[in-house]
This record gives sequence, structure tokens and C-alpha cells, in this order.
Amino acid sequence: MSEKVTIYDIAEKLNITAATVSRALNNNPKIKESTRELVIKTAASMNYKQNKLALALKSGRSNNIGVIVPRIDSNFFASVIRGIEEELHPHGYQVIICQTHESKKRENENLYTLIDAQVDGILMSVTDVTDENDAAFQYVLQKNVPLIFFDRSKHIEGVSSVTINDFRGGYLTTKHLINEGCRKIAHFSGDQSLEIFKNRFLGYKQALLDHGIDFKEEYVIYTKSAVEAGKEAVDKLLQLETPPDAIFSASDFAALGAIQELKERNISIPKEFCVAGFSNEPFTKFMELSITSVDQSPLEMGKMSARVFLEQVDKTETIKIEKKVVLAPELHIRKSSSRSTF
Amino acid sequence: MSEKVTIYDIAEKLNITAATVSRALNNNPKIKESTRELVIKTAASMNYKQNKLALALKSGRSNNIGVIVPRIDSNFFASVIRGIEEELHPHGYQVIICQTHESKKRENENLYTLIDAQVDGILMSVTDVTDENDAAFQYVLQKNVPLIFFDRSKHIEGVSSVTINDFRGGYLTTKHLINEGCRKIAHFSGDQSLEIFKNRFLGYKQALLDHGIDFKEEYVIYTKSAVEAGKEAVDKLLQLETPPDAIFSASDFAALGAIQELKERNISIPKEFCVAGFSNEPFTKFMELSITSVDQSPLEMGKMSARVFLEQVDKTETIKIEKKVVLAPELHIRKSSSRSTF
DNA sequence: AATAATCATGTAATCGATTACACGAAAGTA
DNA sequence: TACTTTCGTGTAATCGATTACATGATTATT
Repeated sequence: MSEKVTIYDIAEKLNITAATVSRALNNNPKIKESTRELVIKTAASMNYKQNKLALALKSGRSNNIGVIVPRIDSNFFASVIRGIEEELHPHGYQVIICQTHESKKRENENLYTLIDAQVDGILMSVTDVTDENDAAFQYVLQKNVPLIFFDRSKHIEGVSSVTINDFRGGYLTTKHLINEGCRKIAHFSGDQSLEIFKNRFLGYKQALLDHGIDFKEEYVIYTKSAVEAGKEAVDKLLQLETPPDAIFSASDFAALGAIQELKERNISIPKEFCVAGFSNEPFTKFMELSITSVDQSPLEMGKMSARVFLEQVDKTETIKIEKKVVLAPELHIRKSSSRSTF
Repeated sequence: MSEKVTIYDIAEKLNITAATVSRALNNNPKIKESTRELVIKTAASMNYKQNKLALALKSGRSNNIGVIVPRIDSNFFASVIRGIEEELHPHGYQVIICQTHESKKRENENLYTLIDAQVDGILMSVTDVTDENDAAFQYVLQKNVPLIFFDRSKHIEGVSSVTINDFRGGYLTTKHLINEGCRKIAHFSGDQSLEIFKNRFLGYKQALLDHGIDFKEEYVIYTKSAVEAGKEAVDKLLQLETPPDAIFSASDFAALGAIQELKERNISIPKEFCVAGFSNEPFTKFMELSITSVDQSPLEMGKMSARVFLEQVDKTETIKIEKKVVLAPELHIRKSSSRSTF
């Protein structure tokens, strides 16, 4: 059923060769106009479809690109992927999705699998245990496949990246908390091997410094990005001799946990305590007590990553392009930290 | 850099033919054990990687499967995709993502593109304007590519589906609202061309009937799945002569909008008015006034769809398998509708 | 009219792997 | 010893499209 129609079938029907058919379909200028028209018409009538696999084998290009993320079911990553897909679809690329679940092994496996599948490029966000010296990365670069990091990036020669200015995100948020009158600002950070968390942390520190507030090590807590972790962290903070009066959390989920715990202890937000998160997850604006958060414009990040890929994909080797795009974070001030506005 | 190593290179080095190398690597029993070992060792030392495209061209199987969803940046679809990826990864399949944005044209385009790319199967959730008679579906079936619908399904011969029992979801929720003392229950539904909305609606109706409550047409409002739509719908409902005292919304977002509007009008939830949604979006349980909702176990749905695909992929033609898997919905009762429990 | 230039198409190799068929060598049988 | 199996490999076609090179047919040039 539904015999596959090849250029040979068309050639046979027209008593010409497959080469001519191929040329006609590819608008090769050497083909007589009348032949071209005939071929195109016949191809359409026979319902011919080009075999992408044959083309890929011959050309070495699959028209697929690989996207590797820690997990897909987070609003942030899903939105980035949406952006990538939308930008690349018009160019005829298909998007292959891989997840790492923060496992280095899975990450390497995915890299090798994608290269073996001959993808034309790889866009990825690294795990929190990624080692930039892993051979897998060199393997990708050796094959001359464009590699682009988004959001969670590593410094590797020849690799482009699209990130947001996390330092600025941390700085803006902390400054905002200071403006609201907070002076004892705690920080929930994440794995320090990830630049994003290091930079949010540094932005936080700098804001304190610029406003004459002493940095206190005990105010920094390393949490996972989870509601429960936020609760536990608040519990720890409130046991300090001088408990804080605000939290800048590098994770929205931890911020939510913090708010839940504070409420349970009848601490009034934002009057007695301000909280701000990071990522602008959908729920932050849905809450009755909406949560201040930093937007990372994931859709834009995805589109931008795709554009960087497109720029690099046709450049012929040798010239290793290393482009670093840094997007601006946008602080969304909401009730959880607005003593004045609301 | 990094010359591609083929079986011909291995053959040349060992003074044998590529055929023998291929057989050795594929554990063909006709190959002498010593030869096999030698080939495998040499292949490893030369860092040989099988060219998947050549294999795909020869075998007609790409080891890719396509997934088509309205959009990827919704928790539900992202979770389904996660389930699909996790189930299929161990079997060596890669997942290609496509979005339709509820456009029939995009949907058809995606179907054709995936078939042209020779995917081994297609798992999809249709748009709200999908026409099951579109030639694209027959095209897929003609090519003998397994097609599986998940969640949003259509009746097409030869197509399997994995859905939840939406009727039961609607029934359970409505019954719960009745149990909480509500008698004037409104319903927010979606596009009736989608089975899921029709069935939730029918479940709602049946529950009313079974409990001796009259069904009122004016209590049914067709909304989009959006916060704003929920607000507008409440506005309409409250203008009725006999306004309702509860809403069963087929969308969590519309339910959220309803709650926001009711609060603005100082109507106390759940005391004066109960609200329940559908989908169990993350925010429903994060809210201070958490929202009752029906869980569709998207992860499980994804895994199940993948399993159905795996069952069908190797069956040799002719026997059209049409499997219908129906998962059980799970009602999560929360504050927005709990007069007794909380 | 003879020669050169141009045009349109055909021939055959190539991308990398698989596999039906063929064949020589070794082993088994009578 | 002569004949049949069995075993291990080689030969060559195949999957479907592209393309360098070759070739024959026109057309242009002088």
C-alpha cells in the first residue's frame, strides 16, 4: 500500500534518468524549462516525496537539532524549547528532546547519541554536576557540530552561549528589598558549580556592599529548588540570634516554601518579612500573595539560542565562532515584597 | 579532524571485506569467533561509530518518533512528553517535538513532515479544530506508521489512544460538590468538538441527574482555558436570576479566574461558593486557597502511550491494532471546595 | 561549411551499512 | 578416495538522492 515513489520511478515514467529528475526538482539551471515543468508536474501527480534519510546520508546533514535539558516538565525549560522550536521550524529543522535529570552519565550519553544521529547542532543547559572537561564535549566540537549553551552554561572554547545577566538579576532584586526597608536580607542559593547561582549570589553581595550593608555568611543557605527545602531553610534562619527580615531566593519554589513556613508562624508578609524569588514561574503571579520574581524571558532565550545556531551552522569550519549573548533580566515586583506599592 | 571511521576502514585495516565487518559487529553467527573478536577490538580502537543515517536509509527505520502537541509549555503536555521520553529512551528512540498552536494547518504540516522524516511512530494530542477526515491521517496510516492519540483523541479506524476517563472525572467532581452541599452547580466547558470536554460535561450532567438535581442550560458556559475567561464567565453567572453556588470548571486556569473574580466580589470560598478545576496544574496546590482539581496523571499517560507504541511498532502490517487505554482520573480535594474537610 | 561554444542530459560514483547469493576450503560420510 | 555438508568470507546489489564528468545535440562564429 502506498508504494514509495522515488526519483527513479519518475524517471522511468518519463523515459529520462534519475539525475535529470533530481536536477529538475532542485532547480538546477542546466535543465530545460520544459523538462523541469514536466518533471515537477509528474512528481506532484505521482505524489512524490523526497526521502529525507537518503538526502541526509548523502549530505551528512540531518536537519535535526538536539536539545538537552535537565528536565522538560519545568515551565522554564519547556518555554525555552518552545522558543527554539518556533524559531527553527520555518527553517526546516526538527527538534529532538533529551533529558539528563541532572546526571552526568545521561548527559554524556545524550551527547554521543545525538552526534551519532548526525544532528546539525546541539543546544543545551548543563546539569549541576557537569564537568566541562568531559571528552563528550570535545567529541562534539571535533565533529564540527555547533554547540550552544543556554541558561546553565560552562566555559568551553568554541562554545557559544545565551544566558541572562544573573548578576544583575540578583543585584536588582536585592536592591529592591533594600529599598523596601529590609536590612537583614538572607539568600537561598543553589549549587555553586553552576554559574547562574554563583552570579545571582554575587549580585546579591554587591548590592549589599553598595548600600553599606554587611554581608553575613550565616544568611546564605544552599537549598534545592523545592518547596520543602525553602521551609527547612526558613526554619534554620529563624533560629539565628538575629533572624533576617527578607529573603532573596534563587528559586521560586524555595521562595514559595519560605512563604508557607513564615505564614505558619504568623509572620506577616510583606510587613514584617519580604520574599523574592527567581524564574517567574507561572504560580508566582497566580498566588493571592503574589511573589516577586525575576523573569528570564525563556521564550526569547530559546529563540535567541536558535538564532545563534543558525548563524553558525553554515559557517565553514576552521573559524570557531564563540558568541556570548546575555539577555537582560526583568524584576517583577509583586505583593510578597511590596510594602509601598500595593 | 576526527575522520569518520566506516566499516570499510576497519575492513581495509584487517584485510577483509566490509561485509564481514558488518556481520561481526552484528553478531551474525556465521562469523568465526576469532574474526569477530578481532573486528570488535579493532572497531573500538579506531573509535568506530555506526552511521545511523546509513542504517536508517537501508532499514527504513529512523529510530525517531514524533510527538505533536498543541503547545509544549503547559505543565500537562510537558509532563506527558517527559513520560514518553523516559519510556522510549531505553529502547533507543529519540523524540522529535512538534507544536500545532491549535492550528489545523500546522498539524497537517507536522504530520507530513514527520512521515517524510521517516519517523517510526507518531504520538499526538489533536487540536480543537482537528478534522479526523483530513487526508494527513490516512497518509500516516497508509505508510503503516503507528499513530497513537493521547488525551485529546479522535475516532479513526486503526488508531490507538490513551486517555483518561473524563466522564468519570466530571462525575466525581460534580458529585463531590453536591456532597459539600452545593445544589446550583455551574460548569465551564471547552470546545465541544473535543471529546475530553464533551465527556467532562456528560459526567457533570449524569452526576446531577443521579442526585436529583435539574440540569440548567444557563449554568453551562463555554470558556477558553484562561484566567480572564474564568473571570468573565463568573460575571455572567452572577447576573442570572438564580446565580449558582459552585463551579466545576474543565480548566484550572478558568477556575483560577473564577476564584479571583469571586474574591473581588467578597464572596467567600468555600463557604458561600465552591470551585473545582481540572488538570491539577502545579499552581492549584500552591495557592493559599488551594484549588480542588482532577489529576490526569500525565507522566503515566506519556509512558503508557509509549508502551502502546512499542507494542505496535514491530507487528507486521495487515493486523491493524486499535488499542484504547483509559486511565483513571484522580480527584484532589482541596480548600476551594472543602466545607467539611479543612 | 568547418569549428568552437553552449546546452541538456546521461553515466556512474558516492554517502555507509546490510544481506542474498556465490564460492572455495575444511570436515564429514560412505 | 570421491562426494556431500558445513563453515567462513567475498561479491555485488540495495536503500534514494546528489553530482563530477562525459557525451551528443544545437547554436554561434568566422
